[in-house]
Amino acid sequence: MTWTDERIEQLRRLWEQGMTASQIAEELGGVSRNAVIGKAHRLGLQSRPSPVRSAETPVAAEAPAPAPAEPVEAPVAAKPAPAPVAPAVEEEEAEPAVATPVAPVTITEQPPIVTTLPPPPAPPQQMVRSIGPGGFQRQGPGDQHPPATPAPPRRLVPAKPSAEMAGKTSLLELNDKICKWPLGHPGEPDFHFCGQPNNPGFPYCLDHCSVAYQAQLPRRDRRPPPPLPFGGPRVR
DNA sequence: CCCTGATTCGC
DNA sequence: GCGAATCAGG
Repeated sequence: MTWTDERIEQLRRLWEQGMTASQIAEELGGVSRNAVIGKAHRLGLQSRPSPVRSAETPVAAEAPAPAPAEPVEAPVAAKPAPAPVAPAVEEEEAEPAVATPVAPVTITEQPPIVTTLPPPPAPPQQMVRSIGPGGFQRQGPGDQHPPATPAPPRRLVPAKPSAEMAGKTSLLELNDKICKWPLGHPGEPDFHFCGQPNNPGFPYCLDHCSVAYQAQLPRRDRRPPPPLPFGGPRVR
């Protein structure tokens, strides 16, 4: 398999989108994960957090070695430098990495009584999102469709019966026999759950199971529309 | 074990 | 230039 312009372009996009090398390799087909990584490096694509590299980050922390080829900085006689480690540590993250996780709002951090909602954690970067083989967008962390884990409610609302909740299935009424598909959004007044009899063995009713679960076809059969964003391969 | 990305090195 | 083999952390 050769690296055509199209494939290189695709590799660039997917890599910068934050897809893993394995995912990209599968997406491109005909190449291994190693091939993808090797190519990405040769292309000079920016590295992403790797488990390996974190071992040694030479950040001017170690100084005991007297560099022979260094003319400057010789004085300071008989005095072990007292921890030159202080600065230069916070640096590291200055570069907006592609896949910085956005801190989720947890209900554990509510020291005093909060009347006003804390400022929403504005997502600092573009949403990390990947594109599946069929060209669909995979579920992103911030997406609002039901399959994503609903954001925890900012505040707890008393489970008192209200006109709005009449006939609705509340969180406290959930059990193993009814559909837990959420309707509406947590924290909103009429947020409730489907409540229909569930599909045995599943947390949802038949209808919502059909939404939540989709048949996984073999990859080869899943690729009917090969995207040709630039008019296809060059013909000359 | 699985996963990840980085690096090396023969081709 | 390419990518399998290897390394090393999670």
